[in-house]
Amino acid sequence: MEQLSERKMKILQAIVANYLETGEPVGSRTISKYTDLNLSSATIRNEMADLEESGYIEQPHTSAGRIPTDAGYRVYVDQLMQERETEVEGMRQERQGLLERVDRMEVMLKQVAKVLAYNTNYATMITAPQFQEIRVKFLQLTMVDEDHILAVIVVDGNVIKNQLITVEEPLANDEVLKLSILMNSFLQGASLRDINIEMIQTMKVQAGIYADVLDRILSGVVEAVKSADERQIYTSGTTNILKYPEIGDIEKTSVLLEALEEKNILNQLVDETMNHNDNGIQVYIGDEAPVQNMKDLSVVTATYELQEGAKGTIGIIGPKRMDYKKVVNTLKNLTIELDEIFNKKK
Amino acid sequence: MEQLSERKMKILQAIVANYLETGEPVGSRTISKYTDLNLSSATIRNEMADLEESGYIEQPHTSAGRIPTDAGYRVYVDQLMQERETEVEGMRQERQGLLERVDRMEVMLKQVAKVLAYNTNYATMITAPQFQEIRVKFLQLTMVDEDHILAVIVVDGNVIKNQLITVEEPLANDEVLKLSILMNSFLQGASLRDINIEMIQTMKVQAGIYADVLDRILSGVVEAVKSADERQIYTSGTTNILKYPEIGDIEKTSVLLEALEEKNILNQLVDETMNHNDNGIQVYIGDEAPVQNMKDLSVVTATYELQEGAKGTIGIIGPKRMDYKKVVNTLKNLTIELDEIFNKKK
DNA sequence: ATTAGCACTCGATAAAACCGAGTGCTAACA
DNA sequence: TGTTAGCACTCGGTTTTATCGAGTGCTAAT
Repeated sequence: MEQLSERKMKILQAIVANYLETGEPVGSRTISKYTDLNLSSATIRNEMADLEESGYIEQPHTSAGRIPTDAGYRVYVDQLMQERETEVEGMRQERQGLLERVDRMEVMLKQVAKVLAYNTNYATMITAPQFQEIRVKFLQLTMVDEDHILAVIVVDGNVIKNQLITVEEPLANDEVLKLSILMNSFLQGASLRDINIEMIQTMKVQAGIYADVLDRILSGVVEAVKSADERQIYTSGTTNILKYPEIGDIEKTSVLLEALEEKNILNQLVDETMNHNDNGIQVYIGDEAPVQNMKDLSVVTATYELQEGAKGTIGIIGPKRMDYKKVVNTLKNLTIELDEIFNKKK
Repeated sequence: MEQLSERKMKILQAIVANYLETGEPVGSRTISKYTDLNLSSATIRNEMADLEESGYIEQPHTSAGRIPTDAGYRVYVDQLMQERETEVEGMRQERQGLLERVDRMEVMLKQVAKVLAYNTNYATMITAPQFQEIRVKFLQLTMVDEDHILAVIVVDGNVIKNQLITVEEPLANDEVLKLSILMNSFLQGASLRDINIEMIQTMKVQAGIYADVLDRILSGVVEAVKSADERQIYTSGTTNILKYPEIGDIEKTSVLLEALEEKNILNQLVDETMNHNDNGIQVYIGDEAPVQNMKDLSVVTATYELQEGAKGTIGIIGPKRMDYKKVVNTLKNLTIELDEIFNKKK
């Protein structure tokens, strides 16, 4: 798109800002008064006609004001939006309190999503921090009753998984211990890729008559690692979408809500965000998002990071006329906070 | 309410059945043709006037047909509904397939809720089976790195919880073992109520210099038991509610959906269901449900049971004109299936 | 007791009338 | 040449009016 004159920029900004506030198409007279340009509505009209021709704004119908197009939003987000730190500060306090006493990761993430949704009035999503390749740190076996071995598997990031393995007959304590030592010696530090057929063979041979027990434990381990590797997405406030009628009729909204419940759309979104290497905040406006059904929505995502290199994603999903300033700032602060929390906990 | 003549019963049944199908108020002429009573619409009208006076049906407005009142639904559910096994059978197959390869409780419950929602087109909820009073079965401690002890706690129903406890300095292996034996000897079979101040004192004395480590582990145990005791409610298909416009405007529906996301309403519901001792299926019509905001909805709940005495609840939440027959039958079958699955697994 | 007939009610839907915000264009002005 | 006042025009939204028809209650005949 061509470069816009400063005056056109100001007008565009005024249009977007006003539309974000009111949700109504904005007319030339409004702009004439709203800005400090001291131009008459007629002049504004001329400029608006130009802006429309350039594709930054459009009219819903002939006798209405203008609303921003996706391109218009884009310019606004990239160039015109100014920070507004003050207001965000207050919220930060609030959030702090709510996050204080939480210890388990899952609970905390849900909490974050919830608070975020509550504060922004949009739908939110968050994923647990994920490692590139998860490794087994540690494995422990215990006979828990006659026919069950409990396998406790600790993987990267101190994620702990349990597996209950059924055996035909009880193993003596020292047998279990032996097995445990054996498996640990092979598996410690191993990722799924490392556990190849050769390693399995060697282990089995060494396990002797307990080869099949080992086999079963092994598949328990694999499953545990996989489940630690599986991306969990928590959403909150999805019903906030109902508050924005411009998104469409019930039909559409309903489809959307179902999609959010289903989460595979969100998975795509997270994939996309993850691929974007720069760790900042990304704004997808309407069709820019790499998923279906989103043309009336915008998504803002952010990545947060753990020291150990694991990354998580936070996303906010709202109408195209969402308060980008607020959302971007909130996410910025939140990622900083999350970094702090996780690194403190570590 | 007074006893109704057989004919009135038949008419009431026809009205409810028809209304469930169409969602429209039903008029006298419809009934006259729909039933095999061979009565003219005029006669039906007279009977309907009576039924209205008795409070079983009502008119939304003067020149409309009748719709059932809550009392009318009640009579229908209690007395007029007939079984319809055949249709349900097919679904059972379908469900079987989906449930097959699932192993972890949580995943399975979510799955059940989802399938149920998909099959019925209503909102569904399910809780994990719960014990009256959870007891510790088993406790195991391991040094996982220099400053963390991993406590694995197995409680009733083979629910396994982990707690990572931070210690200032590493304990030798045999110290950990001692501590483990000590705590197990006290805690095995103990419920939260059993762990009183006296027991804690005795343990601490025996733990000697590790008294404060023990203390920390103990609070880990308490937390684990508590979290096992905490009722988890999984919902699915809540957005199905949007499909039933009679529930109200977006405003109302939105509030409702938020409430479902929040889950405390559901908690009340489960409480109520649990208190009802008979293990069958309960139908709450409109205001009968022990919760707010439900006057336009009906809830059907069922309890399923594990051998060991733990109970869980399944619920279906839909419009008052839900297909009670289908829902009740589905739930009946489902509880039977769940009993089988759990008892097989056990 | 049942039914045919009829006047009446009232929500839902469609058609018509009206309003006003906003536009584009023209002509005058600095 | 850029800006502005003025004006006719458009068109979605709202209100008003008209129309329709399903369904009722009541009466009188069977």
